[in-house]
Amino acid sequence: METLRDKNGLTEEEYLAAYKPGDYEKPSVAVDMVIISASDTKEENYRKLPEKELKLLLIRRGGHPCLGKWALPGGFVEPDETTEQAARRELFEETGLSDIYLEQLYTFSEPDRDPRTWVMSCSYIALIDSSKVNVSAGDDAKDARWFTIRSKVSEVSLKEDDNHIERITDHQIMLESGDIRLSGTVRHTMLRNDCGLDNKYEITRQDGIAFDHIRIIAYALERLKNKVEYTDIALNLVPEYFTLTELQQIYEVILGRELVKAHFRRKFGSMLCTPTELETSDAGHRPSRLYKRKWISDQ
Amino acid sequence: METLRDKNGLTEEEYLAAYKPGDYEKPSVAVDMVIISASDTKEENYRKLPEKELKLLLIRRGGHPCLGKWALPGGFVEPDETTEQAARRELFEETGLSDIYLEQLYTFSEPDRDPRTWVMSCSYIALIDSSKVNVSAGDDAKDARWFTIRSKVSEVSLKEDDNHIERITDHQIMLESGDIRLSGTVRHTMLRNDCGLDNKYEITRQDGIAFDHIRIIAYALERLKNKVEYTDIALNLVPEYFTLTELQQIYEVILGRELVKAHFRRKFGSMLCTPTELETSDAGHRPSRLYKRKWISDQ
DNA sequence: CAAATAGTGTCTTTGAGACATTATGCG
DNA sequence: CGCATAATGTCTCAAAGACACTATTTG
Repeated sequence: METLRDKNGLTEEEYLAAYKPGDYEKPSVAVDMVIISASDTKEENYRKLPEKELKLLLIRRGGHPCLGKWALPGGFVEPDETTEQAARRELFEETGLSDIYLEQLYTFSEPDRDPRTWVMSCSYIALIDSSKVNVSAGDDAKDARWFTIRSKVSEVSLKEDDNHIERITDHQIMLESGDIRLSGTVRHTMLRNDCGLDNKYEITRQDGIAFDHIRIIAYALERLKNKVEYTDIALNLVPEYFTLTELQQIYEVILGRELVKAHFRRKFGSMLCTPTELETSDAGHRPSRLYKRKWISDQ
Repeated sequence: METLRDKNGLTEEEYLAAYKPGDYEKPSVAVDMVIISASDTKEENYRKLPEKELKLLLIRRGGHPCLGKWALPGGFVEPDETTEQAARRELFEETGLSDIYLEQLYTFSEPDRDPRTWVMSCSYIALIDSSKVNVSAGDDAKDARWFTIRSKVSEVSLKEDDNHIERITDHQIMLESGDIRLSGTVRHTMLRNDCGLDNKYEITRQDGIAFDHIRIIAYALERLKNKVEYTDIALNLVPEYFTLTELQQIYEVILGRELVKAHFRRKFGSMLCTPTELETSDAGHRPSRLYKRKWISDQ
């Protein structure tokens, strides 16, 4: 086999040895992480069960830009690592956690998304179960805190005929931690016709959140909502032992609607969970069986 | 409202005016596109229907590195555009097509994926229907050609117990255009346990394909296979008028298995298609009704 | 008529959803 | 006992899958 030579008569080895990177402009690439957990609400009535709510970890910015606003944990990717390795590194630095569920979400690249310079964000979604929340940061020391997520998706308009759809939805997100309240609205415009598909996510309002992070959060919640229906992703949000009611509550808070109990137990109880010999106690009502996660192999 | 000042006493405006980007290393960011289409096989028996096959557009590299190998169409992102705009721009330059289905696939960032320097690839999947294939490039002039995709997914091993799964699958891909044959194998290792999920895509063999593009192709085919089950994505691969049998064949070639005719027609015929008054003719058998696409609004 | 595909009818099985009923611990 | 939740039984309806049957064109 002869070595190929290019139009300058160079072999690949020679070409690479002589290679000088051009001086065209390059972006910085950061990873930003939407770290989500599920925990119990406080319930005053000792007999009533607590509900589940989703939590999001944010960090208060100590410098410009967006000084004082709250941002997704993240950092810049270094030359010897993949974006996923960068995400795991940052995650460990921020929370001390290493083995957790991590999934690439989307690469955001609007040229003006960072006021300083050209910065792309390769975003990740991370799920951790409530037993790990205490272990992780969330203290004031680093100005990192867990915010309760409340979100509402409302349809603004829907025009459709046989070969054309335009749907506009508003994703309203409210974040709360103690007396801190952040919020934002992301307008999703979907345009679908014979010439393709166009999805646009615009920030129409935001209060207290840094950069375009409210859009990344909205995108992550959307992804979670979709995947919870056809994967075992929700299992990442429950601790080692859990009741089927807890798992159902997590499904309900992610989906934003109630599910039928009998059906949920028949379906997910056998598909995703293994019963143990353990039960809850001191609950003020009939004890409930504890289950363990059973991962499924498809998808 | 008072303006915030950072620890150096600067307002955000002052900070940004004085901002100098650091001189740390930055990656180049390219977009690479997996452009897929579906077309008919040649059928010698005039009475028999042709089958459908998937096609992929590749470009022969005219310079180092990977001189002479075949690569996904793509290019570098410029400072004033998003990755999606870059993808649409490249797509138009390569194929002359502008309004087509485009979806961000994944950002690949292995530091050594390009032998020259640090290059991340934000990859996109593009779907075009067969009526647009002729319009687009594919001529020898630019050394761009459509390759027939043949792929096989085989399970290498599967170990599972209640809280641990390790599944290894090989994705074997063969690409063919005239007398050019390219191929490659991507090994997918999925590791799932209580400590998270780890997916690895390793190239174990490749012949004639540039960079790590065979991995991007494998990833795109996987995505297409998943999405065809729960979205209307397959409609992007049929022309304006089509028969239900054609649509079914596209589903079958993407999924790699046969579907039940009666059920397919009942389900997708009403959900995704609108019947027209037109029929095929000169087919050597009973004519078949032609349908038009009917886009659905969810997901 | 034969070949080949188009298109539908029907039966069975499975699963979703609705609703009711029984079970159990705690104060 | 009453409250509150746990857990299951049953009925209905809809969808998935299997299979057979009828319809229609061309040579």
